[in-house]
Amino acid sequence: MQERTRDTRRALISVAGDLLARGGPANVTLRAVGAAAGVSRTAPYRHFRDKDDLLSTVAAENLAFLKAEMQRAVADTATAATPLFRACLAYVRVAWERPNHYRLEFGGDHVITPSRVLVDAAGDFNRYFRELVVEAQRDGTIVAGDVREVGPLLWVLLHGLAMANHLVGEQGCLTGSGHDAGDMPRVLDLALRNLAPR
Amino acid sequence: MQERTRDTRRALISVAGDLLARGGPANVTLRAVGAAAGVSRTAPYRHFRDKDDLLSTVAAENLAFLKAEMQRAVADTATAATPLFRACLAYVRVAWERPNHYRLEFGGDHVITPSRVLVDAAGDFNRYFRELVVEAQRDGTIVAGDVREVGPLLWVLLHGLAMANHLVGEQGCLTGSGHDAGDMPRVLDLALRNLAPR
DNA sequence: GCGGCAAGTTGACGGCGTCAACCTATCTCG
DNA sequence: CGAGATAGGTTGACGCCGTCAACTTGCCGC
Repeated sequence: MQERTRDTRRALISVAGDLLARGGPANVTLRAVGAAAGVSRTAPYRHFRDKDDLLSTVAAENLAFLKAEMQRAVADTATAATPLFRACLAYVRVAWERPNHYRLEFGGDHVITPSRVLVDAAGDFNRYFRELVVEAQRDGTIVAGDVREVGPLLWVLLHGLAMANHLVGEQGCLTGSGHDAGDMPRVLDLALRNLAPR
Repeated sequence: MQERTRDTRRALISVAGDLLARGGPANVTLRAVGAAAGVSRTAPYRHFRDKDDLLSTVAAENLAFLKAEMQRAVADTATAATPLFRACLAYVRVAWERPNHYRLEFGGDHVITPSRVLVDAAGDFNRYFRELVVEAQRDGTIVAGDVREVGPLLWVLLHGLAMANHLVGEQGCLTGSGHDAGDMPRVLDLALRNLAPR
């Protein structure tokens, strides 16, 4: 029975993620989630406090995925780029590949009251990110200085780059600049070079 | 009569902006807007195509306000800071003072299909921003190079900084770094110094 | 074998955006 | 000056949505 419970819970999370990725936040309704998971519309309430709680869980899982992708990129020593660059590239790539998921976690709109799982996942991610910065500073890849300043600076840059994709062609300040996914590594490279020690 | 029409239209925009600022996107319902403006719930449909159209107009007006504040900061020569720094400070300050408005324009969530007024306002803002960057490059305040790369780089930085405020204390990578509104100018200064020519 | 409990169901409620129909005051023009 | 067009505003209704309450079902330990 617990087997089946786990199945339904996992299905709900998975389906919610799919609906989010496919049709944006407006596409994620508890009724649709339930239907796609093969249960009724109120079944999610047996596994999550409310809709926000379900979305919090989706966000937490994607945050863990983001961290894993960055770790994978760091471990992949096939390219000549620095570990920091590879991790940052993975960050922005994941954000661009799943924009709706990224916005769920970092746009700050949909989840008003983040659940405990999301807070934990965010804390874990933040710790990893800080380690990454400290190590890059030790390498000399990036400017020295208080990680409490350089860290946010780098993240702010990544975040802006991650969100920029959504605005291209709409109302963003990148409009008309001709940037697309292919240009992203170049802009990121320019950004990181400007963070290099001098 | 046309006088009265203008009044209602302006009231609707103003009320929608207030509700957005006060209680976030969830607080903006056509029913509440109508009630607060002293008309019925469907009155907005006489002035706007739908809810998105109304919000687009609010966003367009705030975009114009943002540009005006930046221009005002540039014109204010009381401080020793560079014009670019002053403009950027104004950008982030406005974003932090009215986070819900900023997110309406640059979060990319609420307005799915931006109306013509918003597209126009965004184009105007983008042009102004580009001029600002070009001038700063001419000054030597900021690195030379294609404005199509440096411009997005700077904006991406500002945007990240602008959005960062919303995440402090929640799930942002700034969590625990102790930054608040008082630290913002220092982080911005650090960022701009890293964009200085070398 | 039986009570309890977790999981799932249907029914209902209030709030939302939106469409349709109707009302009314003002302006236009013969 | 009177009739019709028209812009602005209203109520009624519909189909969504999230959520609560009450009910059913099937499995577990005792």
